[in-house]
Amino acid sequence: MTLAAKQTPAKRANNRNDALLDAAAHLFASKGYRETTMRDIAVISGMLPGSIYYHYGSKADLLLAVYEKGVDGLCTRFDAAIADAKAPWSRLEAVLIAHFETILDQSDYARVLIRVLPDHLPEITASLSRLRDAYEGRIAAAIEALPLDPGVDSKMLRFLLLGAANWSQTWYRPGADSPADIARHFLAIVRQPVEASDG
Amino acid sequence: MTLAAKQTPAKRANNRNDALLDAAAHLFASKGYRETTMRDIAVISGMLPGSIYYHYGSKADLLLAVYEKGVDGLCTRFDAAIADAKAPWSRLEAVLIAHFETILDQSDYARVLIRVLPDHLPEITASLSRLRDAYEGRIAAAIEALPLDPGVDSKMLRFLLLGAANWSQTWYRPGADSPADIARHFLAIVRQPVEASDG
DNA sequence: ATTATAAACAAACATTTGTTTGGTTAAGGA
DNA sequence: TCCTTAACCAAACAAATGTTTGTTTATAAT
Repeated sequence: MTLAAKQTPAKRANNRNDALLDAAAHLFASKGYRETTMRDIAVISGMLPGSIYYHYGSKADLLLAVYEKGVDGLCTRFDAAIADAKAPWSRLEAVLIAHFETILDQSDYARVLIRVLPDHLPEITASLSRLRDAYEGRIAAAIEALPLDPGVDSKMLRFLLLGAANWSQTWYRPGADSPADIARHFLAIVRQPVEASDG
Repeated sequence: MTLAAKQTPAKRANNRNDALLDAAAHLFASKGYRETTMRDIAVISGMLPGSIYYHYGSKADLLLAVYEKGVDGLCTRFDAAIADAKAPWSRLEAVLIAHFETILDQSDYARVLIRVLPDHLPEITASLSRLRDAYEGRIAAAIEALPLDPGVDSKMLRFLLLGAANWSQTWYRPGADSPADIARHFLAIVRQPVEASDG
């Protein structure tokens, strides 16, 4: 008897798992977790509500999958940004631009990371937090590498920039300033004194 | 016949309306609107679920009442801060400190303003937005009164500071830095250059 | 062609939810 | 003391929601 080669599960062509995840990400991002129903997701992905449970064990599991894909996407973009820019400040600028662009315009998956927070789902808070750490750690590292004035706490600088970034999802509307413009403007405010040099 | 003097509705002593509002504010602030049930609110305020509808016509009406009280409280604090401080920068500092203290430690009502946003409830978005404008306008005015460097957009500065402030509700935990300390630190980062003056 | 099974359907179930309805109690004015 | 009614109780209702169960279809491998 030959050692049976591990058969790949033989994914079928009409598999709608991707459409399913996309629909979930889109709805979670634009309406929130609690106000999105399994029926909503089913309709958009051309499926019946019960069919979702063939792919995911529960609604929370579905969110976890979205979260994971969102973190993966952000990490990939961050790593590219870090690889391109070497100097600390330009590195932070690149990371910040990537963050703004991703959560404001590009990825429903990333938008979910900002809209639905770990402590909103007590049952899976730990799992969600662990996932977030992956990309938040990259931002923290980029900030801690900066040559800062001794009077500035790097943790506070991180809270300031990241908080403003995440909150931008509540006021940003496409058109006018681009996400990259916003990122650069925020960074400029932090680097230079904002006060007029003369009275 | 004497002109009947307008009778005050004769509020009774055992009226639990205040406890009701407090309970709703507390739950909305700590769990969110959607994950708070009328039964939760009823239990905390020592009432049966149906009894709430004697005081408020719907769950959304209850949120509106909480919102209104939250805005009132913030506006009062802001006006006091503005009255005490005359110079533009110290005025902003006072307003910012008041904001941080209120949404981080003091008022469940104010915390609701940050946690549940107008566009989370499509039916009453307009009412909620109109209420928020009252206190957000005061912050905007404090920032626009600043003598700023021409390269700095006051709107962006507002988004930066206010976004970081609102988002602080997601990471702040009592102890360590006080809300006032955080406010001052954020403001310092914005006013002075954060970069080390020497290599 | 046959067969195994991935991937879905069809239909219901058990809760949870906001809300309504009619009755009850007790405080305050006359 | 009587009567009004503010303020609540008790119990249910209808709709929405996450989920389960048994069945069917169609595709890939044999």
